[in-house]
Amino acid sequence: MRLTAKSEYGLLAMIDLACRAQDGPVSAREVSERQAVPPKYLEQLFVALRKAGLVSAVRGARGGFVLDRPAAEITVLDIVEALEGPLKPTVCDAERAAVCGKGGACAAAGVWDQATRAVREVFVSTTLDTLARDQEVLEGPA
Amino acid sequence: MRLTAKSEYGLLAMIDLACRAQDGPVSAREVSERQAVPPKYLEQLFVALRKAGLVSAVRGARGGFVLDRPAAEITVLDIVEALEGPLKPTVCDAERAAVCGKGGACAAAGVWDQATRAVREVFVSTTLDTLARDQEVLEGPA
DNA sequence: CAGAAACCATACCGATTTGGTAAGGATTCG
DNA sequence: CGAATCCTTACCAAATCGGTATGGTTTCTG
Repeated sequence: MRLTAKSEYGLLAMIDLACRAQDGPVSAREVSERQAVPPKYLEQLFVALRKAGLVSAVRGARGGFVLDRPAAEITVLDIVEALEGPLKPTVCDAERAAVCGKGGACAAAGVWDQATRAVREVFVSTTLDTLARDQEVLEGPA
Repeated sequence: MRLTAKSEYGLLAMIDLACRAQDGPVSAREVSERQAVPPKYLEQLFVALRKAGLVSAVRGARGGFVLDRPAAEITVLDIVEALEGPLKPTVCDAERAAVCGKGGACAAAGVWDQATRAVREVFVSTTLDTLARDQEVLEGPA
């Protein structure tokens, strides 16, 4: 369970796309400038998001990316797992359990598991449309 | 918010100490062997736990470590923060907020904050005495 | 059709963190 | 005394992170 800049940048990008869902494809360069994310790095993240089925790419001039599902059906967990892999405890994993000699009888493992579940619950219950609306409110009536 | 082997080893060590609270000081070597943690690495962790005021060290032969407070008054958060530093979001931090140009008006930041709070809640509400009892039950009546 | 705009793929790279190990010093019990 | 134990510092290999570089492929537009 680790959260890095990938998740941060990826979530910012997805919110950006959700806020402009009606404007047709949004290019990586545009997102990069608005969200202050290095452009080539962002491209890599979009590749991962596309492979996870969260966005569709439109190639060629005037191309860009579009959400592949309604924003209400995309959760933060979808985005985080697309970029960082499955959300699971980074400690007391299978390899560790093999050497600690307790055969699964480990009180510590339960704590890590609970913590992971708690994060997962937050991520699953937060959808992109909520965040997009929040962001629009935060930016104010301009 | 990152969890590494330090937290895992440290929690195992603290549970070990709690289970043997009545046996006087427990040496790092004993803990190392029981919990399958590299001995010299464990020594470093005990130093951090001591500096955080969680354990007391008894030097010299027959020395070792003892919990500095009742197990019921030591939370998992105490242990994790002693070893890994303050538990806070690793993304969208102050440095980032300075460049993203939103002046704090960022919907993404709220998600990371919620996730961190959720983990903190689990860690704060889990005390060492509970884990020690859990562990003794798991190990069975032998 | 030419070229620009955009996505796609792969490789590389410096800095930092992680998970230790090594070597020796200081303290206390027996 | 000498052994056990904690204490301190330094060092190190491997992995990860965040990002750059280079070039290719596709497609719109003039």
